[in-house]
Amino acid sequence: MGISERKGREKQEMRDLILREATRMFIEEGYEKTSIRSIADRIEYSPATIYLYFKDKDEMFFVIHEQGFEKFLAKLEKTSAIGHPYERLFSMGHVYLTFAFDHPEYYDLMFIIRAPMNKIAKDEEWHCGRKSFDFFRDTVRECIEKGYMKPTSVDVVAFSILSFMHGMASLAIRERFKMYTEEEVKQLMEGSIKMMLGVLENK
Amino acid sequence: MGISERKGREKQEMRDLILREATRMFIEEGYEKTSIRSIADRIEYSPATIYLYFKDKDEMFFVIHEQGFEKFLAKLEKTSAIGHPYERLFSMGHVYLTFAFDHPEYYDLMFIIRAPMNKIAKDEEWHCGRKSFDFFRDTVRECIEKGYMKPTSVDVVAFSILSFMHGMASLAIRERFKMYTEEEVKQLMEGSIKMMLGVLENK
DNA sequence: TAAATTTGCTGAACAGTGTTTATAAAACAA
DNA sequence: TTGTTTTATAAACACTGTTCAGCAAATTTA
Repeated sequence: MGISERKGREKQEMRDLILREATRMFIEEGYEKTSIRSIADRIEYSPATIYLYFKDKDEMFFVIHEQGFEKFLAKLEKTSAIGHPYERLFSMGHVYLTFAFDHPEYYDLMFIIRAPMNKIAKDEEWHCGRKSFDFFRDTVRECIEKGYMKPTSVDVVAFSILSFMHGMASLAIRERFKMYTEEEVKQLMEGSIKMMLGVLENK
Repeated sequence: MGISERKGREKQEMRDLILREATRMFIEEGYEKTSIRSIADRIEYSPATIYLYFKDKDEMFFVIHEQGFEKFLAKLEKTSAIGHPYERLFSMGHVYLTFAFDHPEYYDLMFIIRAPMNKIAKDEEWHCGRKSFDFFRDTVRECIEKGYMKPTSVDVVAFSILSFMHGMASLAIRERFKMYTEEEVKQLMEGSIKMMLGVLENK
């Protein structure tokens, strides 16, 4: 009988509807500011209905968190067209910061917000996050192996660059660069990336 | 008449009492998790009373924010005993990370939490924050001037190091290093600092 | 087809949040 | 003592995430 199949399909469609509207609101207004009630209003259902499709707000967080890394990975993988690993690394830095400033609320969700990260640790959710990091790490390895960087620990370099990039992005997003003007921050970021990749390069 | 003076004193004492208890709770439980009602409970006054001494929760945020930088600046300034600027810089990095991991909730308040930063931009509050940054920036300048670093823009180097340090601290505090174990993160942080200050050094 | 059961949904409630306001009481001034 | 100012609070407002009893429609069973 096809009824249970149609029911399953309808269930999936409803979940998608909730998720689509929730994601839109999360991106526009941020995770904290988006309430279950406001999502319910938008899809014209009662708040309680949402709890028939998601255990709680955390579950929605994890789905959107992963979707963010999906989008990010897609952008990041475009740099694989660049043959020269050091140029690719530079391009990846550009992709990273562009993503952060084009979708600050997504970035917030993915890298800043406090959330129970146990699931992610267990590898249950975060496939694209891990893939993104591995892709980045592989480029770092290639840079070292081909002699574009001094022979250093791959993980130390990857860890350092990620920290550096996230530091700039998150301090900017959370407005902790108030000792500089916006224009200065922009130029300092460009200068910093050039300097960092400059000193790491094996010339 | 000394009555108005005593009243002023009592007002200040009450403000201090609220602030003392609030700070303790903020440090222990975090800013978001500490409610006005729970502070009121602890000092055995009604929640409304707190609003006679503070405009809103934001005002308490700013005071505690500045107090955090006061504590931080005090620790940072101890490194002024170190004559060699590059060694001092290294020591400042150590002070920074120690502060972040010893007082993660304070660090959260000072560097991560989303808050209206307009006051800080206007220099009304954030004296110790600015002083901390200037102190750090001066050491970077000294390193460059005395030839311990390659002749680079002081601000680019200061901006880069701050971003790098904050990146490590905040990713660790918000548990975004789940691709590594805790022990690995510890060693990677040490290795990263050594590598970073190594490549920046003018040898 | 009629009755029984399952499914999908919601209004109302619970326990919590920051904040405001009317009111009462205490302290001070005349 | 009366009038004024200061101080404190209970109660309410408008929110938040979440749960649950109950209703109505869809589906299955008799």
